[in-house]
Amino acid sequence: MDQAPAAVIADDHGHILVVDDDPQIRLLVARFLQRHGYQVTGAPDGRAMMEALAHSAIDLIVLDLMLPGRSGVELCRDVRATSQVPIVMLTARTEESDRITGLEGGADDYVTKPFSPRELLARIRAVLRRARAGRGAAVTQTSAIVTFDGWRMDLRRRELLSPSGTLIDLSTGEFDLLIAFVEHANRVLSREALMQFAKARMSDDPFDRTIDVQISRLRRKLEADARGGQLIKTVRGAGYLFASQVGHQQGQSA
Amino acid sequence: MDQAPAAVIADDHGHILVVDDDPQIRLLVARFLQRHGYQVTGAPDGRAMMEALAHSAIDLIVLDLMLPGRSGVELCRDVRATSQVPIVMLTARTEESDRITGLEGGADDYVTKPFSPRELLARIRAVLRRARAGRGAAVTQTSAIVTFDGWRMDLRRRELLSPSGTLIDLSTGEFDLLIAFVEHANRVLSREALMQFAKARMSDDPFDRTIDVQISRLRRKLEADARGGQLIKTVRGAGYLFASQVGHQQGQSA
DNA sequence: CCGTTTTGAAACAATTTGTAACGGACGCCC
DNA sequence: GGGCGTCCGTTACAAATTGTTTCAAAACGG
Repeated sequence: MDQAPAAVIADDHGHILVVDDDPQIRLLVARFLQRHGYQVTGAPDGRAMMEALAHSAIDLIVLDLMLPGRSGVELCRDVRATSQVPIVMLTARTEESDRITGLEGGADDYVTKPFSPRELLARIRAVLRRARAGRGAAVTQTSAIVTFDGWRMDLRRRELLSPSGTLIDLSTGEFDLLIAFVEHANRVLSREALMQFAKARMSDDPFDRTIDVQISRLRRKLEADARGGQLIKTVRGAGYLFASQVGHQQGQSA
Repeated sequence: MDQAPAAVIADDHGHILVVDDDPQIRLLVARFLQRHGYQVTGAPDGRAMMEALAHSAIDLIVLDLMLPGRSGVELCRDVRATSQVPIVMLTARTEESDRITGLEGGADDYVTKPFSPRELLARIRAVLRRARAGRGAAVTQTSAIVTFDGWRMDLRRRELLSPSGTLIDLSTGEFDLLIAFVEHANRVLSREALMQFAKARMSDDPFDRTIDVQISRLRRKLEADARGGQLIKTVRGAGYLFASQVGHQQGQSA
């Protein structure tokens, strides 16, 4: 478990991936969960985590907020961009903003270190129960093609086609912002939420206008279609709203 | 809100039922959630909660652990026995056993009192997001449509179409005011009630004229249709009345 | 390393919202 | 019926918020 991601087989309540750079935590959690019937794989960092995800069917990730390299929040977002696998975040911090950041970044729950294995188990069970209850009709993988009002987004190629079929050139930030919008269409999203979902630079400044500038740029590019500039609506004092019927399709890439 | 369960209407991120015997908590939470687009109903105890559940489509319950009569945990189990409506538990206790009891009783999450409205909102959003993801994509894309005298309002997209099909450009405040009117059609609404329903800036000044100005502006925009300017009637000394037959649809957006 | 693109901040512009003032409508009282 | 006080509709202007453009620094790619 200190080297390659290691799978320890148990009877099958599910397969949990524990991502924590502290080997003692990994061992403690693995031992406890195995005793309760879970298969457990450990990973010390994001690279090992992605490797385990690529090779195993993981039912839930226990992910530490503080990791070497890419942080837990960033990893959470990475995973969430392509998968609905449940994520329970471990955090030593008790500040509210950290907890909210984790939740808005896509985590399903969090547990504060130091934690008892019993509480972690209860949360894992609750999260898995919900995930399994909802898995009947839902696909667990995010679709590769997103459509809205005649537009077409290829998430894997990061391409946007206008209703007339024109390829629209979006920068990284603009594309991420548009992803954030289509994934939360027809909901008012605060500036803070958009910063989180679009993986933009975070700012504590209540007067920060970065998102506004980015939205202005994105609106300008969506004007390639006659009504494209009106897809993003302003809700004064609250945030922005992507007003469109969004459809998801599996792309042709395998 | 201290008597019967009272409904305060907002645009449609969902309908939240807040169950807490403390009226200040109920008011605080209701105000905050309304500002973020939720419809909120309050209930002081289990009986009122069950009544609200019987009469309204509730999307999520915020449920206090300590209640007069049946406890929050018991109520949680009662609800969970017949419904999958998401439940966020409020608890003043920090002992682990209480948190675990709540989660195992069927709650989807908990928040420790004293709590910040921001954290509660983040948890509500996360829980609703999961509940909706598990219900299939169709529900999250459904628009809430309101019709009156040939006009058509899409609450999700915040769009208004005149009887002739023209898209009428309303500001945030104007749209919220119109929502307040259609949700309370054919009833006299005081200025104070309108300020509250429309999420406008609250004023204690008995001579405040802000609502009057906003209504003047909204009337002007409704004049796009020949009889639109007469939809809002003045009841001198009492307030205003939206005179129309209002229809509600949970339609698929075209 | 260098040229190009992207991004954030600052400055300016545009829109929305709130306030003050004026005048007409309304209703009460004589 | 008329006078008078109060209430409401509207407009103009001020304040607040959001939209856009420009500039400089950072990031990216060859």
